[in-house]
Amino acid sequence: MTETRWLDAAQQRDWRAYVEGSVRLADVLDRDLKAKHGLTMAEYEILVRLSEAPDRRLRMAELAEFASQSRSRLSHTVARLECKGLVARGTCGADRRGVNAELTHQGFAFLEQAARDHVAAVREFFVDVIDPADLGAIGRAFAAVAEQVQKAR
Amino acid sequence: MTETRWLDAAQQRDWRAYVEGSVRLADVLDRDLKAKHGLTMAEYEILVRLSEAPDRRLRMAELAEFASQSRSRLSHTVARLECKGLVARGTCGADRRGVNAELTHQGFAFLEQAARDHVAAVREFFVDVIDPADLGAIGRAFAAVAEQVQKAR
DNA sequence: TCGCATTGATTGAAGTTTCAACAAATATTC
DNA sequence: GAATATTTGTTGAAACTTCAATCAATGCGA
Repeated sequence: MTETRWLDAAQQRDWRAYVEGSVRLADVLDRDLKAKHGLTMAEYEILVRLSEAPDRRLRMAELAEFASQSRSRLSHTVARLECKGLVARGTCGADRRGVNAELTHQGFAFLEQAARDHVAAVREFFVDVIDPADLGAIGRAFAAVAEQVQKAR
Repeated sequence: MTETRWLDAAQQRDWRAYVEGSVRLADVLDRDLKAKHGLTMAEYEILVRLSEAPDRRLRMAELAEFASQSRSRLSHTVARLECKGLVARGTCGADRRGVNAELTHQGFAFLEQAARDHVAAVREFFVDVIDPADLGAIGRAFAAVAEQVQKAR
């Protein structure tokens, strides 16, 4: 058992600011999206990933990976999005275990509206209140974090 | 209705890196804490805030504010922590509507153990993979974000 | 090819969070 | 000071996520 390396004052301050800020940001963005379009961030993320995929279609496992969600969670959530008519599921030609999720026409139209409001909120509470150099630092840092998490799995 | 100001390429890259990285970070920290101590980050946060309060005690409303949680959520969560014997609730002397949540002796001892593992994980996946200057930028940026969210409520 | 492990996705139950409604105590207004 | 409004905290139900179990299809080794 090795000695605990506690955070120094500056590290602690920055870490705490991040924890609080990120929770409140997620909260306000979620609330905004839910109030205006009845979507959570997780659902929105799914629609975005699908919209960017070839043919606006992805296998469930890939979609789960892109959207940083468990497969189980994705199954439930896609079921809900399917009920709303925003996504459709179909079997995958090659591998008959696979299931494709596809953004419907209606889903795409819906997303176009939601994206406008969402980007405005992202600007209001994130991009526009952060110094551009600091934003670059955030991008760098969280890319490194994601890689490290990936590596450890 | 004003024209949508989309993000430019760099902003979009940084924002996306943040979204993905922060979700994965929260995920791995949650998993670690749950596996080793049976706590979620939200529960851990509550214990930390209590541990730092005078007499290790706070009113529910203050605790909710510090821990960035809704009062309802806090009620439920504190009920669970109370069952585990980590927190105790008592009435507030001055204002008889108020309820004090207090960290028990056992809760404090428990937190001391959990904090060691948690800080190690925070280092492994966050602090130690980020350039110190970038960490400072993150602290600055998210303090601004938190303030902006606060302002808009 | 047969058996067995692995992969892909779903399911239902248990646990957690959100939402709206509520009750009790305190503040405010007239 | 009685009536009304606000604040504090809890509650139960609905919505969502997690967890473990399951099923079907595929891959693999003998």
